[in-house]
Amino acid sequence: MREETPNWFVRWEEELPSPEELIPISQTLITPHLALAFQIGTHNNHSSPKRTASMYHQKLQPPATPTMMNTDFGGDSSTDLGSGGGGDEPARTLKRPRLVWTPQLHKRFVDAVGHLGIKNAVPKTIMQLMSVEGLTRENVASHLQKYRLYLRRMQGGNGNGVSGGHVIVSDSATDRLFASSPVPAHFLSPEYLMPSPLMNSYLGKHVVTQQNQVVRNLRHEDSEYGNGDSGMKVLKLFPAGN
DNA sequence: AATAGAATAT
DNA sequence: CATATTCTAT
Repeated sequence: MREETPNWFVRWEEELPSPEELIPISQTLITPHLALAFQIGTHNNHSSPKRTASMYHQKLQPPATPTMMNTDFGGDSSTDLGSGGGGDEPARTLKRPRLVWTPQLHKRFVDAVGHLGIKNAVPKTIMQLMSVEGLTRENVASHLQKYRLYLRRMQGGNGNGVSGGHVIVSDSATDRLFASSPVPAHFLSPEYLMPSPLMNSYLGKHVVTQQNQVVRNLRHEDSEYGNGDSGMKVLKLFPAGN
């Protein structure tokens, strides 16, 4: 008997995003100072050319609205950190931009949950299993919450207006991301164990979007970009080890 | 304006 | 850790 190949591992590898998926992403790291000073690419105003339904595309945010700067810099709890008077050093008080759960990331999440089982499927463990740098427990927790809700909705809350029908509704616009996650098969798995942490893949490309959106395969075919400024800036979460 | 998605607070 | 609430982006 030869070493049985862990099917789950094979599948794991299969779901790894191809390099091409990750390459197109331009990673632009903006300095805290600039961000705080300029509010990050403010004047990126161009009519968003709606790409026909090809793939979900991230759109750029309209102009920088002076309103709702909550999640922005400045609204954080950090008091002046080492700011000595006039010279304000943003320091490492950089706030973490909104995380976008790309299908791949979500897939990994679902798999992690599936392999861990409902028992160990806690945010911390999931996060650790995913091994996605930059991903915080909070991110996972939040996503997990929605994921559970989604599951519940699919299981018992089938009352989707249509009575007597079976369900599995392919929801309209309720969930496009979660639509890809049909409930993990191993949800009742008692306890799975990872033989080896071989999953040190390069997956870790989470795109962030706050005022600047990132597109994976966006090609500037349209001449709509009259400005020399692309306007799109990508913020990458700090690669700090978990 | 409404909803979904993610962050933050409890 | 789970749930609720808030906030933002679409």
